Amino acid sequence: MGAPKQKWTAEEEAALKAGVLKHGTGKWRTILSDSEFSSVLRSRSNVDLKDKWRNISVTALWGSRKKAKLALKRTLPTPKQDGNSTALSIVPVGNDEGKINSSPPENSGESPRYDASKRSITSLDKIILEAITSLKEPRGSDRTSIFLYIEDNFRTPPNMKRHVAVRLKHLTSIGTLIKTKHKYRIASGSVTTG
Amino acid sequence: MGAPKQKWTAEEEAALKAGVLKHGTGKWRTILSDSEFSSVLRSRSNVDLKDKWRNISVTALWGSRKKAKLALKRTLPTPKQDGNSTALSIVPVGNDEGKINSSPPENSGESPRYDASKRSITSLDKIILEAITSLKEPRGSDRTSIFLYIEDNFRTPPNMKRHVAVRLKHLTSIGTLIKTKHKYRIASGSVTTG
DNA sequence: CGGTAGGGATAGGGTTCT
DNA sequence: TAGAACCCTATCCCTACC
Repeated sequence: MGAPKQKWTAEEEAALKAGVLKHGTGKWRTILSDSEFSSVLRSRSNVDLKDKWRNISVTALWGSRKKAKLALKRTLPTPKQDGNSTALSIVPVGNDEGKINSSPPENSGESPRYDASKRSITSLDKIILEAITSLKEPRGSDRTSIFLYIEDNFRTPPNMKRHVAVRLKHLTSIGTLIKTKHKYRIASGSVTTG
Repeated sequence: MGAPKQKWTAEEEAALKAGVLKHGTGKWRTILSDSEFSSVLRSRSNVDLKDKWRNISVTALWGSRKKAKLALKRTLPTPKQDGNSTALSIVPVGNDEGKINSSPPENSGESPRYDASKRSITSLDKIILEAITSLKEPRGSDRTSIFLYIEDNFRTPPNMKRHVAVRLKHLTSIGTLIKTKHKYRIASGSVTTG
């Protein structure tokens, strides 16, 4: 499947760092809602931000065997006004070096430059789109709803094989499918999902 | 001096396969905790299981995702359930019970519920059509191909949740979906390639 | 109920050994 | 050169706790 594991781009990381500088650590939802970062971080959740920050902090404190546990606690609670300099001592704003972080020079704006990650839409993707469509929620559906829908409607039962056979026979009988020499094809005029 | 590379025994490998069959891939810790396998696999970690499974899959690769489509067009070996060949069908096809979909979702979600009164069958038809469409075989696809396609794309329930999450993020990242406050909606003009 | 901190599991790239 | 076993850690998930 496409991309299990959404690797953080340099741009997203920069946005996160800027967000922490502006709002402080632990204000993940706030950062996410800030229009200054929301577009770049639109595919990330508040928890993602927290996790990424933890990870950044760990690698930033490289040299001492401190662990992630300290990293988060070390950071500033929520700078109301003070410490712009304080932040520096703790926040991994420090620029990376010796890291394989090569931001494409041609991009400085925030245009969706999703490299070759496009690919064709997988089957599961279509199901997802169908789920969202079927749920018909005006503001869209959340992950739980989508999952529940799929779980209830598309879950593969243990004896799926048998059921597939039964359904194939049925679909053939009602003319949706045409069977020829053990091969099934969709009768013209039939509609698939989506 | 360390561990001289502990080679996997046939027994361990069998236990791993059985474990995957029972719990699905990606449930390494669960497999390890299962008393049915814990004794045999007692010297292995969850990461070991994952690594071993990867190694197995790499060479066995007949029922695996990536190549599924290619493989399918090449007359696939009717999935036999021996246990001697190298991990092919990962899907819990094993049991034959006359029951369908007794899913005990670990959720009692909230969020605008849709009416979950129509159970699988109707939706299974959609999947079937989906499979046939996706397989794009000029003369149609046979039952085995269809079934394997479905298995391959919707594998085991335990992983479904994760897969959905991953795909949601991906779809969001490429602009097909738009995420707002944990809600996903379809961007106008989304594609639906086959 | 929504958000955060933390613990811990998984995925995938790398490395070492054979 | 390849494959198997193992290591590293970014990312993701679950749960307790406000």
